[in-house]
Amino acid sequence: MQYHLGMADTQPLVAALDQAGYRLTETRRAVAELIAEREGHFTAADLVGEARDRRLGIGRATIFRALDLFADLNVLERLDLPTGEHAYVPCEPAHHHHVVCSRCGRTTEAQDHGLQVVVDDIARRTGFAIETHRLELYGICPACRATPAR
Amino acid sequence: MQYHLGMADTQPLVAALDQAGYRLTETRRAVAELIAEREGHFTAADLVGEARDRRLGIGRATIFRALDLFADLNVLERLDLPTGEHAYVPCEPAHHHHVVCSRCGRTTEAQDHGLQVVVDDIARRTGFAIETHRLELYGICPACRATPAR
DNA sequence: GCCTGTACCGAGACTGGATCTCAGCAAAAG
DNA sequence: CTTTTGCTGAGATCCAGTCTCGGTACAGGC
Ligand SMILES: [Zn+2]
Ligand SMILES: [Zn+2]
Ligand SMILES: [Zn+2]
Ligand SMILES: [Zn+2]
Repeated sequence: MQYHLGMADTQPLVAALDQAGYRLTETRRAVAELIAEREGHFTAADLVGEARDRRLGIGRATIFRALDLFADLNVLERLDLPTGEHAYVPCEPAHHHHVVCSRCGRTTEAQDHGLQVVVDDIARRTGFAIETHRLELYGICPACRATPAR
Repeated sequence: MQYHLGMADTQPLVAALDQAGYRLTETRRAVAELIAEREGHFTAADLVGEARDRRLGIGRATIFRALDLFADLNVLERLDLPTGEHAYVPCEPAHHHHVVCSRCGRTTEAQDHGLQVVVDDIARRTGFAIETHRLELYGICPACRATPAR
């Protein structure tokens, strides 16, 4: 089967599969392509629709399976948007947080320098033994700030 | 219609309705009761089940409508648990964050003293104009830490 | 290059959360 | 009390995500 796709950078995604010992199938490469082509965050439905439009013949369940897999490998992260939507963003495997543009949906990764102090402070005040945390930031990206609002 | 419910503190919930000019119906008072009785976070399905068990005759959609309403009024917050579940927690209207016990589900509110510095730092590094943020902390609460793990 | 075991795949049924519709009802105002 | 209209219950509907299962093709061994 041939998918005739473009040349967006699927390398990190495909490499993660390979490294973890998963099979590098045509279908997974195609999903990696669809992901790599995206600007900003996207939903599972977005990919399903895109695959259908291009007549790629990729099954619904397969796309969900691939998304789960990439998320498990930490090269894709699932965001819970304030709207309730579940969106995905490709990203680095290391711990980090996302800054999401509320106008165009593009995201950037951010290190949390200094956050540990805040977390420790909250742990002390509440008595909880904090195990993990999630920080999500919403705002307007540089590109959107430059345009005079849609 | 009479609901024969207990005496948990529904005051903040009901007051918020009143203050915002919504009707104080028996049904909404009943949902407020169900919410106020809860320990820790709960799902919409929890309330629907509870209402059905008690033969309160409250419709499914009505519970969802009430939850949305309370959330809009900022006296209830919707959490996106790491498991993907959508849970709710009653809370103060002011800006704050939640510390969630990953064993029993109880939550505590936390102020984010010092977080602003981190947010400003990220804004400077990324060039985003940050508008809002969400911080969720997961760990083990004092009560659960005291018990030798179930 | 060919064989083989098994991970993977597509189609479509299925589940369960959440929303919509609409006729009837009841809260609040006068 | 009467009127207005926001609110409600029942059930249809929608849709994201999962499951099943027969068939496929990847990767490793020869
Ligand atoms: Zn933008
Ligand atoms: Zn962090
Ligand atoms: Zn606990
Ligand atoms: Zn904050």
